Amino acid sequence: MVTELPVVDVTDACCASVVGEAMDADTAATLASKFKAIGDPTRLRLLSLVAAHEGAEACVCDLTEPVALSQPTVSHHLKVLVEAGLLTRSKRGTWSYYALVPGALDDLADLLRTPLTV
Amino acid sequence: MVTELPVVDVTDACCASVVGEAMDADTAATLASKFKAIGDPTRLRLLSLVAAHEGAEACVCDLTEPVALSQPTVSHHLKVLVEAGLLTRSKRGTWSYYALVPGALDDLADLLRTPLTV
DNA sequence: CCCATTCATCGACGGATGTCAATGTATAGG
DNA sequence: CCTATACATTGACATCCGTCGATGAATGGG
Repeated sequence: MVTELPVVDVTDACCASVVGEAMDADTAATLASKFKAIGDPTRLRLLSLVAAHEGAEACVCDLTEPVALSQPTVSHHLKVLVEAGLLTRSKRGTWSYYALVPGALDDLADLLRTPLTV
Repeated sequence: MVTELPVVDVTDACCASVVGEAMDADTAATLASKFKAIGDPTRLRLLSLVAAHEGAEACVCDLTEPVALSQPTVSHHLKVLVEAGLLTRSKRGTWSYYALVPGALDDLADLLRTPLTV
């Protein structure tokens, strides 16, 4: 039931990789929580929509209609992505603007890379 | 309800990317199912264990003890990974040997990459 | 043959998850 | 002020998911 983000940051495990040394349980849990965040079709589309949106940021009202889901549901998914460290939220006026965390997806991608030189 | 692997293959969407053009629902569903497969700590460890194992393959009996789970549970997770296209299963004698699908993780990694040149 | 080993499948259980309607909160405009 | 807009939170619900014990299927050794 631990949905909280574990204390261990992915970047803490400096040389961690899925395909390198056998992964310990803590690293696996931290990593899995991030992959789980993008393991949902709606959240994947939200990431994509935010990235493709003008200014590389979008508010909830920009996203509700494209994904055809209720506003609370979209807010929920965005919260999950923020807690996973993939999106930032900045409130300006009545609007909440969401944007990609620079490098966050790239860091995840690096962990999936198979080391060519063993 | 639809847990079956969709007909659309990730590679079919030749230039698909999370951060490129806005993703359509089908592509998102296909992609998400793969990320969901690695969005579990146990499956992440299994991938890692298989990759790190001698000969880059491992049987169920090699994996049960490291992850400290029952044999049916391990078999279940391995099945999920096979259906996600991340592992192969080859039965030799009484044993089932699991190995990484070459390039599968790299393909996933590529989809997460932020295009530096917009 | 009989039995041990390896693994997959089934059925069941509890907890997690995605979704919505209803409600609460804050900001902006008249 | 009063109201409208944008968003978060809550509570509820159905479904999904991870886990296990029990069982079944296949292989190989005495």
